[in-house]
Amino acid sequence: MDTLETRELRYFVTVAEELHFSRAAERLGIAQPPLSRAIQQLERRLGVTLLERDRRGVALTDAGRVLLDEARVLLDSVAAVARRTQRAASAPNRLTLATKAGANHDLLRKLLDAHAAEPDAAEIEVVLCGMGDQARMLRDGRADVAFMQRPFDALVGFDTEELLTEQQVAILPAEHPLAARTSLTLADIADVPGLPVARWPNQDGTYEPGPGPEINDLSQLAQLIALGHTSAVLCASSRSWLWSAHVAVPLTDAPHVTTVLAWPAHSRSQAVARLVKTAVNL
Amino acid sequence: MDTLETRELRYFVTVAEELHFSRAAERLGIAQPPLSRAIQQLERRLGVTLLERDRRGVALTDAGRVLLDEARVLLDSVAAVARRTQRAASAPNRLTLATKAGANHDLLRKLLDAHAAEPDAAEIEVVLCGMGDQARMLRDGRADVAFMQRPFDALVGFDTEELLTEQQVAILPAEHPLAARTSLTLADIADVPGLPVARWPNQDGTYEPGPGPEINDLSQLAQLIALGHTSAVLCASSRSWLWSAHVAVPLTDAPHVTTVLAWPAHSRSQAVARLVKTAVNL
DNA sequence: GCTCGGTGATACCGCCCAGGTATCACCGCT
DNA sequence: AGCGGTGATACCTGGGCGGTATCACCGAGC
Repeated sequence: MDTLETRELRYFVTVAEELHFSRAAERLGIAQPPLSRAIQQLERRLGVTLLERDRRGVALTDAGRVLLDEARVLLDSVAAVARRTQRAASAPNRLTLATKAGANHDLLRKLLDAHAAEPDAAEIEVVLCGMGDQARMLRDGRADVAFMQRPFDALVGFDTEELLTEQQVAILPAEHPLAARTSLTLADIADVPGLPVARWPNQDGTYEPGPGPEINDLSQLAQLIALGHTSAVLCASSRSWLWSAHVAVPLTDAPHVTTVLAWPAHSRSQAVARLVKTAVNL
Repeated sequence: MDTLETRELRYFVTVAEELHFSRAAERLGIAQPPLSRAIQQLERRLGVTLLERDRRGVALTDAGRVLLDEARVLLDSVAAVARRTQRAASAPNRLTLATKAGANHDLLRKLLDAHAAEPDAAEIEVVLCGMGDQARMLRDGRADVAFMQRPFDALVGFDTEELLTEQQVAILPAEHPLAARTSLTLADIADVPGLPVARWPNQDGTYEPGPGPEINDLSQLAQLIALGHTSAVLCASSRSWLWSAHVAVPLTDAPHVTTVLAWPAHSRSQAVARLVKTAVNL
């Protein structure tokens, strides 16, 4: 058995996602017959049935589900390899750091200052991204390192270095009665009439059902809190961007949040290693 | 830029390893001109110079070094994906667990017993491997889970669950004077005349220079210790395979060793998840 | 029941590109 | 100058990828 080609994997992933050869072929920009043949060849090569075709549709076998999961991250990795190689050539001494917009501003500032002070430090480009996008950016090579937060972000597959552990705080409208308290518990802010907790999207962009407003980024959140429409639970360093209409109250029973510096496993980049070293010594 | 094909990456890795087109072509079983062309095409596609060809040889550029590192693990991943898919099809409910021969025998026994007691538990095949082979076996898909040890094994790129933290002990010949002590320090056993500490191979199979014998596995080590020729530092659970000619003495200042259950990051295997759950509840 | 629409599989064809052979250009050594 | 050895180039061939046309099959309809 010689090795799989990425073209075959791309074809398979598309078919497995659509569960429909013709639609998959259209998405891939090829005709349906070559696609059927490519999948057959892939199955023959692996010696494994990946798709169960019966009347009325296509279904994944167990092995097919395994391959779908694995092939997706593999294709991400292929794209990542290409991008990292290109970046290594075009900007030999530059790193891209991804972080959630608004999070850990002070820490980031300290890290950048400390790193800039190092001799022949890499130039660092900061990319602000939405919730949970850092993992994707690391995986597909658009970023070299990222700020991520335990236990919120999935750190699996990355190498990490802990930077800072902090309490969480409730961000409340300044005029709300609860804002006068010096500390709160999660129970205190759950189900407060007229102040539902805001809901963040899941990985796939959907929202859990609930009373609170659906939000995408911190600016939306900030405004909704300032308007007195919602509250939120965030890590203590969020204080650095609070409005005067906001109040942050410590939560005694919320899990602590650890901010980590994360980078792709197996990275051998000198520049990443130097940045991590700087971060450790902060 | 469309995506890289694994064929191109295999070609590039071979050339980068040989730094010689003709030899690389021979290893790949193709002729030299198509190989030159393939590499040129890869460079054109990436828009990056990967190899510096001048008279008397080929050298990697910085970008080429990046691609070599990345492509190697990527090709491993491709092979892993194929193998895991095949295993998912041929043995739907079987897991392969890799562990260092001789290490953590009792813990393994407990895990296997507990797991066998679960309803519809996966069948578990235990593969014993040499030092540090577990990482490779997880990466290339020959194993689904592995016992690994911090801080010795590189856990980067894997998801892990801590199982057991234990002290390290010095394993000494029973007749040696130091064997009578109730505890030792690392300094005590370093540079003992006539009893040099055994040397394990590095990842690449080479050995650090030093006075002690070069060893590959625990049976070699056991015999050499029993003969009074060497000593070793191992985790406390190694006591389960000691000979009567061995004595284990606790080391007060050696770092503790944590045995973890490790599996490939992003694994979504139900069977792995169930085994991990069992392990956590041990 | 018949057609009709829609599925994936098959048959067949054309063309591109991977791979092979022969050769070149260039160099360091005798 | 000649030789051996490098990678690059030129050119040809063939297999495989992708295209069109069509089939086999099935469910849903007046």
